[in-house]
Amino acid sequence: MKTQFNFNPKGPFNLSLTINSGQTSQPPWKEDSHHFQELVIVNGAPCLVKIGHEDSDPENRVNIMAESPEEISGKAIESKVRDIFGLDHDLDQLYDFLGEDPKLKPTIAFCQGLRIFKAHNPFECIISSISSANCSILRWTRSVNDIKRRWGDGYRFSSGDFYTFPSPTVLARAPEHDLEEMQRCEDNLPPDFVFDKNLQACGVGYRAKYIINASHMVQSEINLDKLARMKYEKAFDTILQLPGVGPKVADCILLYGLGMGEAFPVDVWIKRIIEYLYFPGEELKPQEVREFGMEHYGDWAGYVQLYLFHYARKSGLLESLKKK
DNA sequence: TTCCAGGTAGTCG
DNA sequence: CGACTACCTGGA
Repeated sequence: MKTQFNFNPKGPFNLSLTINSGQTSQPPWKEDSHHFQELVIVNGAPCLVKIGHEDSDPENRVNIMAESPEEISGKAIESKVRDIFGLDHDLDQLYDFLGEDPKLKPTIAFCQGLRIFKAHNPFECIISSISSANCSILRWTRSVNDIKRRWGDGYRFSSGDFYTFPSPTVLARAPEHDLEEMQRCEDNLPPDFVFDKNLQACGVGYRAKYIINASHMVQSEINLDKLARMKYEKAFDTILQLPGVGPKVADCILLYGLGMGEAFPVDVWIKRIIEYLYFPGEELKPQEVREFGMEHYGDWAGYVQLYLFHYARKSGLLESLKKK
């Protein structure tokens, strides 16, 4: 099945900025000639989605070309795409909110059309976010793509091979490192066999055991369907139980995996930016920064975090806030 | 070569 | 509790 259609986002949308802004929900989609593509699961069916958006288009249309071995309605595809790119978020309303705070107002011009880039599903976001902790964005991207290639379901399209993110069941069984993979193998392997189908071979380092244990836990004590129905505070406390999940990673999961816009993930940069803007000369604890963000920004906290970081990056503020 | 990157878990006072 | 440190990895 192949289909093609257009629709409109609510307010401005910058597709490439949203995809390449380093949000740790899912790696950037594959780019080719102003379009981006990725394999998406729609109503349980694999679907290659190719998305395009011209900034110069006066009608502000999002263009979709989709391809699947199964029949999928355009409506269902649109709905999934709207969810992943936050296309129903009212950015004009966000800009009104940002405009009211002199500290936030400058972010608007730097981040026009930047939106929350959600994960395909909560589990992918949990593993993605755990993998991102204390890790460069470059290495993180490589790791997540390696995990997908090794354990995800692969599908071949004319534009290349694409992979789903593996299920908890599959990842829970993945070997932690070379040694474990070796021990599980038959011993009639060729002498030059390379052991690389294990988590540490994906570059996740010590996070490998977190990934395995978290995958076990979401199949037993932590129910992701229930999690999605919880209020923010309860959901936060619940996922803190997962190994490798502290306050920052928990907020990323709630924001990028479950769409809880009130989450305010505090990393070292956001901490420095908030201190610089609102508490010059003072030093706050990460927890205090988180409380400040949630109190002041309410339901827009997640977007404020996103906008502040990119504003700081583009304006050169980030560079000046580096630790000496 | 040495240092450090978009934190967390473990240990100690 | 609050402060302190080790931790995989790989690019600069």
